[in-house]
Parts: sequence; structure tokens; C-alpha cells
Amino acid sequence: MDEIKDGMACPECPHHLECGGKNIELVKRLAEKMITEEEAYYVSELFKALSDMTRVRILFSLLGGEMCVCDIQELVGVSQSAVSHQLRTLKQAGLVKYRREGKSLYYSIADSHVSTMLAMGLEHISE
Amino acid sequence: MDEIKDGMACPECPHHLECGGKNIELVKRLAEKMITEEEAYYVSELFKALSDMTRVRILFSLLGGEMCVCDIQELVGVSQSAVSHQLRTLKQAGLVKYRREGKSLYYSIADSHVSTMLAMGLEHISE
DNA sequence: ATAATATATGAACAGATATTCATATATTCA
DNA sequence: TGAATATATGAATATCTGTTCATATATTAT
Repeated sequence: MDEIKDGMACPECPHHLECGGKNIELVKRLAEKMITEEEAYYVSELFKALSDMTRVRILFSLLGGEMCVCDIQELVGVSQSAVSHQLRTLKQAGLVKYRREGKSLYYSIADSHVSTMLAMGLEHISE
Repeated sequence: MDEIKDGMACPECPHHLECGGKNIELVKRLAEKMITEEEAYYVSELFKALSDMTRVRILFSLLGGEMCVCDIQELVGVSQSAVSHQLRTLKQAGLVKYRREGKSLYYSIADSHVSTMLAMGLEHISE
């Protein structure tokens, strides 16, 4: 990878350095406004939790309200273990929460961001 | 997996069938409003495109406007090949578009859905 | 305390994914 | 046409991910 050098504007292509297509001004300016690596990591982890078909189906199921694990299992049609593993992923990403009632755990959408993201995803694919 | 049978309400837990925690009414009602497997697949594929740190950084770079590949490469700090592969993934997901100008390709965010999803993702992790 | 039910969890394996390397394609310039 | 630049692409590989299977934990009922 070439190093970014400064103050070497090329007469033929004023925005670029060394005619190499490196718009140093733009890159330097954007680099300051850029999200941090840490933020990018957490955002990607968040979307990773939404990147599996089973988890997406679980979340859309929960849009109608809270459900216990065995009902999710029934509705989504995967094994108890698989649902549980996926619910943990969703929980860790802050996408769902749960409460206990007797032997059952009732899962629900964590907040309205989640519903909106799902709605937007669905909208995006329908274009 | 137990089969869903109808009309067998259990006296002890009226919402459930066979005391097995299966809320058959709820499950049947939700099953009708459920997104299809196909929709779930496409939505998960969309979010999968957002589930990688490099791609997230590329997209946030592009929020400021279009950029050519070599500038993205410089800003994000990964190899030319890696950027190109990731741009293809983003393109296939409909998240970015591009136009050619001479030897360079200028990539940009495909539509406002994308910006909003990114903004919401960032918002969600900051809570 | 014991049994039954609901859910979680760890290990293992098959399949997916991101990067690298080498090379191909497309465009411009001389 | 040939050289240089910008980007794309295929193959290979190491890593990651989702499911299954077996088992553990937690709650309730007997």
C-alpha cells in the first residue's frame, strides 16, 4: 500500500496525488470524521446478529409481541437447542430481552430501533 | 418436534396444548402473518452484507459522498483486492452503486434506506 | 426429595466467509 | 499498438458460524 504524502498536487489532476488516484485531501478530511474501528466493530456485530435467516424469522415472530421459547420453536420450526442458541445471540446483541414466568422464558423485541431496522430491511428487499 | 394438534385445550393452562407450553392459538395466528422463508432469506442476506467490519467502514466512508476505489482503499486501509471483493458484496446487496469516470469507478450509497440503517445501527450500539 | 418440564450450554462437525496472491479486464495515454 | 493505471476476479486457505447431540440447570408439581 502506498503511503499518503502531502503537498504534492499533480497539475494534470488537481485533486489527486501522483496521478495515482489518491485524493489526499478528501481522504484526510474523511479520516477525521470516520467512525472508529471500535464503533465499526460493534455495528458490524449488531448487523451480524441480523444476518441469519433463523434469527430474522425469530425477530419477525416477536414483532407481534412476546413469546415463550417453545412457541418460537414451533413457529419457526427449528430445534429447541437451535432456537436457544440463536436467542442467546440476539440477546447478546441487545436485540431481544426476556422475562421469566414459571418455567417459561418470554422473549420480546428489545426496543423500537429493532422493529424499525427490520421494517427497513424488509422494505429494502422489496424494491 | 411435537405436532400441532387443534381443539385440545388443557384445563390447567387454557392457552396451552398438552401442557407442553405450545400456545397453539398464538402460533397459528402468527404463522399466517409470518414473513415467508424467501423474504427472511433476502432480509438476512441484506444484513449479512452489513455484518462485516470492513464493509461497515466502507459504507460509513461513503456517507460523505461518492469515492473511487483507491480512495476507499486508502481511507479504510485494506488491500485493493479486499476492497474490491467487499464492494462487490455491497453492490450485490444493493447497498452501493457506482459510475465510471475514466479509469476510476466511483462508488456511492445506493439509497437513503442504507444511510438510515447505518445511523440506526450506530445509535443502537451507543446505548 | 423426585419427576417432569422448559430452557441453556458445551463439543463437534459441516458449511460459509474474508483475506491474500496471482492474474485478468478495462480505460487512457503516448 | 503498447505501456501504465484502476479495478475485478478466481483459487486457496484460515477462520468463523449454525446446527445437532448430549447433557446441565432451573422451576414447578407430586
